[in-house]
Amino acid sequence: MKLMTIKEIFALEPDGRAVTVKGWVRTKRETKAAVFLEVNDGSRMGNIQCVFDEAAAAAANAELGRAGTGASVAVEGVLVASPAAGQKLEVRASSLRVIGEAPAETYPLQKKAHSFEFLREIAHLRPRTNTFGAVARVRNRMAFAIHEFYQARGFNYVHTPLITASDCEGAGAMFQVTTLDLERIAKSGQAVDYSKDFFGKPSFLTVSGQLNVETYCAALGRVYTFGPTFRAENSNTTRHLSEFWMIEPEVAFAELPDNMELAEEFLKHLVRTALKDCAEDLAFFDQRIQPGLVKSLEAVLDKPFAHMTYTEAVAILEKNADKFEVKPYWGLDLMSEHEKFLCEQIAGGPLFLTDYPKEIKSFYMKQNADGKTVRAMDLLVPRFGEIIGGSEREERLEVLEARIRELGLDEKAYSWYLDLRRFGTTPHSGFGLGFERLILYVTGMANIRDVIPFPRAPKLADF
RNA sequence: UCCCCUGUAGCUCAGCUGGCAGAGCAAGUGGCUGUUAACCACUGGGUCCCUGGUUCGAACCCGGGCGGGGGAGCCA
Repeated sequence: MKLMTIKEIFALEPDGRAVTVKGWVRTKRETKAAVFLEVNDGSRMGNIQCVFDEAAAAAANAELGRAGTGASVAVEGVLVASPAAGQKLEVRASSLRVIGEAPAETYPLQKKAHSFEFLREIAHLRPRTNTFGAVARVRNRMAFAIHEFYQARGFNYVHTPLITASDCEGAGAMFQVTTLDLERIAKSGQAVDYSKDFFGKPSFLTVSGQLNVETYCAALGRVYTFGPTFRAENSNTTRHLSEFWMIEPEVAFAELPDNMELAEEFLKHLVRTALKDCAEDLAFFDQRIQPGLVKSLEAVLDKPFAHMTYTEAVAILEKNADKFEVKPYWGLDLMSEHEKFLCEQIAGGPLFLTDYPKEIKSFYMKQNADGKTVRAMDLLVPRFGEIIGGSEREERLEVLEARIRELGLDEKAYSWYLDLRRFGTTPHSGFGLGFERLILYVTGMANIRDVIPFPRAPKLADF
C-alpha cells in the first residue's frame, strides 16, 4: 500500500518531503492568516495538523468550506516541523480534496465531548471518536497478545463449536437455535417435534468451550480457545453481555497452583503489552477516563498476586461484617461487595480466591479431601471483581460420576466427557478470562457495552 | 428479574410553590498575526418522550405506556 498512515508519517523526520494525508476531519480552526485542519485516520490516537497559509487557504477556499468535522479528505503538502507547541510535525498543505462531506446539520458527531449514552445510540459512528478509536486499538492489540502468549508457550488454538446440542455445559441460560417455523407451531397448538428440527434435537449457542476443549487437552496437552460465547441471562449490568468473547486455556497434568501461575503470567503479559504498545491510548484513558490508570496497571506488574482460600476470606469478612449489606458466613456465594472489599481493602490488588464450597461451584471441579471444598480459583481485581474463573478438573471417574448423580444431572449426556476419565485420565486445569472484562480493566472504561463494537444485551441487538 | 434515578434546542443540562421556553457547547455569519477544548461579537434553532386526567392555566401535579442510566442478582 502506497498511502502512508498518520502513524507512519509521525515516524518520519520533518524534512520537507511531499506527503499525502487521507482521513477524516476532526476539527478545523480558522484565522485570518491560516486555516488549521486536523485529520485523523484511526492509525493512532493523535491527529495530524494540516496548515493552509493565506495563499493555500484562498486556493482551497471552496473545499475548505466543505471540510467540516467528519468529512473525509485528501490533503497534499510537505512534512515540516511545527513552529508552534502541541505537535512536533505538521503538514504544510498545498491542496485539499473533500472526498465525502459530513454536513454539520445532520452529522451527529460534533467537535465536542459526547456522553457514552449518546454514543451508544450511534454505535456505527462512535468508532470515529477518540475514546472508541482507542478502545478498538487496545482491543485489537490484546486479541493478538493473547495468541502471542499461548503460541509462545506451545499451546494449540482449538476451535470449539458455537452450536451445541448438549444442554450440559452448565454455565447459564442458553439461546436456542432452531430452523423450525415457530409461528406455525404456535398457531397449530401442537407440541414441538424436535426430530424435525435442523439437528434432530434441541440445540443451543454455547455458553463455554471448556468441556469441548478438554477433549483436545487430553490429546495435545496445552490448548486454548478464544471465541464468542453466549448467555441468555437477563443481566442488565455494566459487567455482562449476552454475546461476549472468552479465552479458555486448558492444561494437561496441571494442578491448581500451575493454573494460577499461568493465569497470573497471562494477565501480566497482557497488561505489560498494553503499557508498552498502547501507550498513547492508555495515556488518553488515564487523562480522560480513569485517572491513575497507568500507575495502577504498572503496580500490577510489580508484585506477585495475593492468594487466599475461601475459608480464610470468609473469616476476614466475618470480622468486618458490619461493613456489608449481606452478612458473610461460610457457605455463602460471595457478593460483589465482599469480593471488592477483599481485593481493594485487604489485598490492594489482584487476588486469587481458592477452594470454594463445592455447593456453589460447578460439578466438574476437583473435590478436596475435606469433602466440602473444590479446587476452584477466582481472580478478583479492583474496580469490578471477578475477571477469571477456573479450577482443577475432577479427573477421577468414580468421583465425577458420583457428583453428577448427586446433582441429578443426566449421566448419559456426559458420557463423552466421562470417557476422558475412563481412558488415560490425567490431572488437568484451566480457566476462563472474559475478554471484554479484560478490556475494561486495561482501559479503565466503566461499561462493558463500550468495549465491544456492537454490544448484545437484553433488548439490545441494534446495528 | 428486583430496586433507584432520568427523559426540555444537534449535544450536556437549568427551569422555584402550576403563570409567555433558558444557558453552555455545537452550527451559521463577521472579526482576529500560528491556532490546537482557539478566541471575540452577532444570528438562527423547540412535538418540553407519548397518552389520558386534574386545573382558568401543565415542561412542572396524577394514572398508563415507551426510552435511557445506575445498583443488585446470575457470571466471564
